[in-house]
Parts: sequence; C-alpha cells; structure tokens
Amino acid sequence: MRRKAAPTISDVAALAGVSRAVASRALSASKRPVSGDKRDRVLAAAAELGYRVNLLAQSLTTKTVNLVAVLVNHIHDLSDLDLFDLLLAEIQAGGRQVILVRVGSTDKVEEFLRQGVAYHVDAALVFSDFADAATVRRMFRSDLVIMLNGRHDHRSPAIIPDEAVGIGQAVADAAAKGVKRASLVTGRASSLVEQARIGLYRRAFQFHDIQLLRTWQGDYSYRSGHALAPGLLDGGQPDAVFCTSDAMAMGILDVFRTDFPDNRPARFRLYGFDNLSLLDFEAYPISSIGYDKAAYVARMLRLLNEPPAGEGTFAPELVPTRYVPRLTG
Amino acid sequence: MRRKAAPTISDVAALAGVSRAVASRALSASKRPVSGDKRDRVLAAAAELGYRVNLLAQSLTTKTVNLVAVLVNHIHDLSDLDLFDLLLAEIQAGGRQVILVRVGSTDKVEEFLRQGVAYHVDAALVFSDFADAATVRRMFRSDLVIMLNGRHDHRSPAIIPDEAVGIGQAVADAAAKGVKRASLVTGRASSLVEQARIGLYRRAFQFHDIQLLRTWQGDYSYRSGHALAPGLLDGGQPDAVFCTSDAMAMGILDVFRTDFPDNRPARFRLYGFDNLSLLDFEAYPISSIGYDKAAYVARMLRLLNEPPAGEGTFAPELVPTRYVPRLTG
DNA sequence: CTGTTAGCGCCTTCAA
DNA sequence: TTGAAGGCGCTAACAG
Repeated sequence: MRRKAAPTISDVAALAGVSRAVASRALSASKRPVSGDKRDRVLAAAAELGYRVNLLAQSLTTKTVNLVAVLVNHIHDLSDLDLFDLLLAEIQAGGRQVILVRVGSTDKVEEFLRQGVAYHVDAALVFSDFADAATVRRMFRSDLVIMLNGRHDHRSPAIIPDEAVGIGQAVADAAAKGVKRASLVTGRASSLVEQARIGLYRRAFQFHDIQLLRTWQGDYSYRSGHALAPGLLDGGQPDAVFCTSDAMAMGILDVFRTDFPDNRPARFRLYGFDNLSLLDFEAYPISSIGYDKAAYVARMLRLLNEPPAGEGTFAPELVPTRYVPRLTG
Repeated sequence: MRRKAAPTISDVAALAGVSRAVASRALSASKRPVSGDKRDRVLAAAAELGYRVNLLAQSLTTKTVNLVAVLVNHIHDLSDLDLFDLLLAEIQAGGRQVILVRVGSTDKVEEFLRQGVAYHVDAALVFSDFADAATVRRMFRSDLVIMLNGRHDHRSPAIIPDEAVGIGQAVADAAAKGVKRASLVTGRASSLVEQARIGLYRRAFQFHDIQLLRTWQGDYSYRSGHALAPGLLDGGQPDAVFCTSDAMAMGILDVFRTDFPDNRPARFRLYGFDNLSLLDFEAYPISSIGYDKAAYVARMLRLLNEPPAGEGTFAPELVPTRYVPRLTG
C-alpha cells in the first residue's frame, strides 16, 4: 500500500535549482525575502511535483503544530452540536485542525497519562468533566488549556456559563405563573458544575417562596429522565419540574405528554436546561435555559488566537445565560 | 504563557547516565536489547522529569503518526452519533487519535488543497460527500483512504451500506399492508449515494406494483421535511411516504402527527431512513431502515489495523441494511 | 537577496 | 548490550 515517497522540499529546491532555504522562503505564507524569479521557479517546481509541506516536520522547528485538542466525554455530551459545529468551523478557519479526544471516564485519563505519549498541541479545549486543568496540562504538552467544564484552577483560563441569570429568570417565570411547589431533577452530583447549578436553583426557589418537594437524581440522559418519570408525582404533586438537562426533560415529557398538538404535560410545568436545538421542533416544546453560543465560541477563539502572555493567574470568564420560554413553561 | 521547555529524551538519558539510544530503547513499547539495570534507571529518570515522548518528532523517523483523519460535511451529518462515538472509541483503543475535519462544501476542499499543507496521517475516513477518493489522497499524504460516501474509485477501499435489502424489506412491508400509492422524499440528488437509493426505491415500488405519485426534493434536514410537508397531499393522497432520511421524516411527522399517544400520521404510513437512535423515543416512532453499526465500524477498523498491502484495486465492501418496523410503518 | 549551517526530538543503523 | 553517528523534513540564524 506504499505509494512512492512524497516529495520533500529538497526535491523542490533541486528541481528549481535553488537552495532549500530559498525554497522554504518562497513556499512560506508570510512574506520572506526571495527574488521574484526564483519564487516563480520554486512555485512551479512545487506544483509539478505535487509538493505539500509536512506540517509535522515543520512543527519541529517552528514549535507550533496548528493542532488543537478538544476533550469530550462522549460525543453525545456535546450537549449542543450546533455549538460544536461552529467551534470546529472557526478553528479550521484559523488554519488549525482539531484532534477530538473522547475521554469517557477517569480511567481513560489515567490510561492516557500512563501511556506516556503526548501530542504537543498548541492548545486544548476541555469539555469533558473527567479531567481537571492540571491533568490536561500533563496530558498535552500545552501551555494553553482552556477549561470549559468548571474544573479549572488559577493557572489555566476558563470560560463558564453564568447560570445564575438564566436560572433566576426561569424560576421567576414559574413563580409569576403561580408555581408554589417544585421538584428538581439533577445529573451527576459529583460534578462541580452540577453542584453549583443545584445551589442556584435552591436559592432561586427560596427567593420566590417556592417549596422544593424533592430532588431526583438522574445522569443528564433521556433514559434517566424517562426512567424516573413514573415516580415523579409520588409524595406530593409539584406545580413545576425543573431539570438540569434538556435530555432528562425530554424523557419526562415523553411519559407525561398528553394531547396533540399541545404536547405538554398536563399536571405540571416543565423546565429544561441547555436549550438544545431539538427543542425548536414541535415534539419537544420545552422551556429551557441557554446561552449565546456564538459569544461562547468567540471567547474560546479569542483565547486561542491571542493567548495570554506570561504565567498569569486566571479568573474564569462568564458567558451570560437566559431563559427561553416555550410551551411547557 | 511559556512553560519551561518539555524534557526531551536527551534529558532523560543524561539523568540516567546512559546514551540517548539506550534511553530510546528502554522507553520503547516493544522489546529491545537493554540491560535491566539501565532500563530501570531510564524509567526512573523519565518519571522524575515527567518525560513524555513527542509523537510528532517520533513520526519523523518512524513514518507513522498514529493519527487518523475523519472527514465530515457538518457535525450534524454524522447521521448517527452512536456510530461516530463507537468509531472514535475503537480508534482510540488502538492507540490512535482522530483529527476531525469538517469540510462543509466543495470550496473548502479546494481551499484545503490550495493551502498546500498536508497532515501526513496514517489513514483518512471519508464520510463527507464533498470529496472524492483522488482528492482525499491528495489532501492527506496517506495511502489509506477509506471511502464511506460512495465516491470511491478502485484505488481506495470503500465500505457502503447495501441498501437494497433494507429498502426492499420496507417497501415489501408497505405492500403487505395494502399500500398502492406512495410518495418519495429525497435529499440532494447530486449525491451518487442518493441517486442509487432513489433507484432502489423505484425498482421496489415497481416490483410491488406500487404507484409512485410524486418525488419531493429535500436536503435530508428536519427543516426541509417540515417545509415540504404541507403540500404533501396535493394532487393525490399517498398511502405511504418514504423519506431518504429520518430527519425529513421527523419534520413531516411533526406536521401530520395526530393523537397522543399514537403519534403517527393518520393519513399515510411513514418510512424513514437511517434508524436514528432518536426514533426509539416515543415522540418519533418512525419505521426506518438501518444497518449494523458495530459491523460497520468493525469493517473500518479491520482496514485500519490490517491495511491491504500493495497497490491493489478495491471493490467496495457491503454492509447489510435491514428494515426496522415501528408505529408509523 | 542567497546559500550554508545547525539544529528541532527521535530512532535506527552500525560498529564496538 | 551499548554508544556514536546519521538522518527524517523543515526552518532560523548567520554570513555573504
């Protein structure tokens, strides 16, 4: 399966009758001193040979690979594909490529570490909550680890949604509609982000004099919401059910949905979290909490393109969230 | 933002008091001649320094990067995330990482080519239908381009679903239930895969004496199905509507769904294509056509792990499809 | 503007 | 079993 060896810059230089250095300069994207004559000859030679620079070899001297690692738990955890699609497009627009690393579990992280290999990427974006900042800095020989999972420390920049606003708005909406008793459906309580989120709901309930009937433990998935739904009304009927993920809310909705075309539960108001684009379909008209994806991605790109200098300490940047009303709210 | 330079194998060798060659051998995964004594010292030194081999530098000599490129149109086009998640996990299990390349349009491919760079990946998996085999072979300096989009030639291996079986079963199911008149909702007709698929439906209709009332042109998306749905019954009422993607069928279902909990259109039977995992939710109980994802991924991995030798010519491998009945069929 | 030189980090001869 | 040397493909630094 071996093709004839790819032409190197030496081949190009030889064919053009110049030194390798001149060929390198002529081929460079940035302006470098080369006479017009030789530049033309080099370019012609490169075209004739079908030459393409080997980025890996290049990176050995330039110390930059144009590679960004993106760490996720599972693909499904890209809670919003729109967000990820945008991110990928923007990174590629900047001439970089993405190494998508699926972590899946803390074990995987340790295995990764044990293997002792490291892609020396320019930066790492961490969505997965199975890795903390220090670990990722070790996994990749990168100075620029951007934490998006809440497990940041002061040594790496972080961007996190400011959930207080959106949660406050959602609970206020419920209160305004007369909700007095609520239940809360949560994800893995081990996650710091989730703990903070739960805290915000509790405070908002308190502020609006809403009684928290009960907290249910799911795992963010549709399946978990669906599974716990049948018991949801046991021991007190809530006026509203708040879920810390849209997927769980969808699972609950599928158990409680009543008449078409209303599609909402009759017994309680339902609030999700994430504002999945799926919710714009008629089948899941769930009121939710989301943030400005474009702004979120823009923040990440600013960090990638203008990496903070020095060994600074970092405070997390906040991206505002907002309540998005739909039929179930 | 610069951390102290990462330790190299020279640092390890120096600390262990051996030559770089010995350090290299000691650190190698495969068995190489090193005395137990020195091996221990090298390993200890590596651990002390937090040494991790630079895969990119390694690849310069070994000619293998352990990097696989995966080309997709948009993320949404990963018509099945389950498939992609499995693929990613399996590739990583083999010690490789994935560069996810979002192509988006034919323009992007040309831009990629124009830039003149090339990641010398070990292999490329092509889901995107914006690139043909020859182009991808040029994009990446790879001998192993696995085509999954139907745009293969004889020089690269290909795996494609054998859609004849699934489509045959679906149409037979409809015929058995008395369907006499059908409409067909398609995606981009420019795609070879789509043309073949349409041809299979036509032949199956003919075989079962089903009249094809009309063909509607969508673009695989929910939005397109939703948009064309209102006109679907104009000029003749079909007994069944076949869609070449589940997303379009979902869009149509949301326009025509009637009573809960039946959730299906009253006026016609509805058949999708892809067997998205979303269809297992109650909200979209669409009969569909799918294939064995695990088998599909297994085929890809066999090609990755045991790359065919020599300059052989390749005939596409077929993965069987099957009809998956649900409420709407 | 140009060519030479000296590496980047690693591995693989090769001779000892 | 070991170490020295050479080279993978490329570019920065340096003279000219």
